[in-house]
Amino acid sequence: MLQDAHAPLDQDLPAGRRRTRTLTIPEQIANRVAAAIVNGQYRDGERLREQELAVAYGVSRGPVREALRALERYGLAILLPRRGAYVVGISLGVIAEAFNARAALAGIAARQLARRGDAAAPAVAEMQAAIAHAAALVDVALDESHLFQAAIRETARCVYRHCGAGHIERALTDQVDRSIWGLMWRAQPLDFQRRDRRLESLDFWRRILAALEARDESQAERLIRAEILTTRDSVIATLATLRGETVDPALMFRD
Amino acid sequence: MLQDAHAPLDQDLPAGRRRTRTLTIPEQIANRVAAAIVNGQYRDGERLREQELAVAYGVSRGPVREALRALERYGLAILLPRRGAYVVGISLGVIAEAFNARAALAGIAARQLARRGDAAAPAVAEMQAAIAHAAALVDVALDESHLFQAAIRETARCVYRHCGAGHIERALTDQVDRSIWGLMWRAQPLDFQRRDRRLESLDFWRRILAALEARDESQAERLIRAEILTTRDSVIATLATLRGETVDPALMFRD
DNA sequence: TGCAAGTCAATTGTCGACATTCCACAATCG
DNA sequence: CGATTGTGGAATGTCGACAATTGACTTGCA
Repeated sequence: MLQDAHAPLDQDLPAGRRRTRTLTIPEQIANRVAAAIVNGQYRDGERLREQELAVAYGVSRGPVREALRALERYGLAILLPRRGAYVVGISLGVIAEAFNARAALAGIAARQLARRGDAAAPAVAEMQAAIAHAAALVDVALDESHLFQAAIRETARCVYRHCGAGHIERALTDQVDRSIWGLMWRAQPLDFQRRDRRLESLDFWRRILAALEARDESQAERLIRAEILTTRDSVIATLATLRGETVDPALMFRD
Repeated sequence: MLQDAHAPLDQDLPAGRRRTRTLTIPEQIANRVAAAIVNGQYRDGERLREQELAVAYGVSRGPVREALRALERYGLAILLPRRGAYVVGISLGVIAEAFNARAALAGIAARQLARRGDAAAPAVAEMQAAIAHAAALVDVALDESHLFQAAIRETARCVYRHCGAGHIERALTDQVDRSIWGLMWRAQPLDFQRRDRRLESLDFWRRILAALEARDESQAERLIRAEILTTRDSVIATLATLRGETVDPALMFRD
């Protein structure tokens, strides 16, 4: 990855245009490099040089070091003392499996939530707010589509939070940054740069919400699975093109 | 933890007395602070100030930052951006459970290894070497007992490596530094500072080796469980005194 | 007297320079 | 001719200083 053109980091923008400053500089760098790895812009085993990244992102080597440590946590790089950082390539199959696993767990969570009856009320209220937030972000600029993603992610978390099964909630949300879910969420931003995909996802979630309000367990499970598997297909298709790689068709089931 | 006296780090010693330089400075600092947390020298929620640790260990804040990130990986601290690092207290119960879980898994591994017959030959050979190494280290200085521990740890790993069950081996050795096993190994050095405990452990492993050579499955399982549970009792007893804390007796079973 | 805004000290974040270590290449020796 | 050791360059490790932010304290006002 010798791409020399990078968008400026938040703090380099004029104060007026500055985005929500919740991410530290190392986190922003880690996210960008992680996205580049998932997108296949780095090859497996490729070396990540501190100075190179530092000049590319316009910071000193300190924040870059922290970012590399974060990438190691995510499982996207390995750091050898005195020998540098190296990219750990993630196959499309692993990413597809992450989506598949989440589809299964989220389906169970949605079913349980629909079954909970009155206890689902707070979940519905929170989801309405989160969906409204996402709807307001459908037409954001191309480089701010991650804000829409965050809103969708929050919508999904409402389901997990209130499904009544602590172990499922934990499996789906705990340490999201250091698990396979991180892979999934990191693969998605590219997908949400397409407006049609943002609309499609939003529509799915509105129908999921309706199914939960109607306490239709089967429909809630079916829809949330469909949303995740649709996203999987779109993400994998995009990545397959980018990376010139194919994925085992058996992983791309839709039932 | 306001302890002002610290033993010098490796690189501060004259070249002749320098220990095996396999650990980086941040790792050494992380290990010391981790031990201090497990030993109860830090209270839960206590703040870890970078500058304070830096002067205590005679380095600059850079390596300390890396050490704090490592402690976060181990689950012994949390780092809040711009707000510092805080100790995550680990109860004696959690530590005891780590020993209990390992006793169960290691017991299965030993049984399977004994059952493997000829395939166990390389394991026996490696264990003999590791035990000989440990035996040579029984009389090391107080502050080098971690070398003995490393030898014992390697002896145990021989069993896991050759037990023939990949999932057990992975559970017992994978990412040891970032899992509950890390807690266990970190709690132990204090225990191996006692010569009688070093001798006791060595004796256990010699008998375990003999049982494996004799292909006595039950004896192998019984002995490895006994070794780990004996260590558990000794470690917990030491920590309970140090920390003035008690532990649920139900966790201290011996069957 | 209670609350709010402003101020200040303390601590983390960032930077550039220097020190140390590793690796590749090359020259030498067996 | 192959293996080994010495050397040079490049990258990581470490350091001290400066900048930015936080949280607590103080001060002013209602």
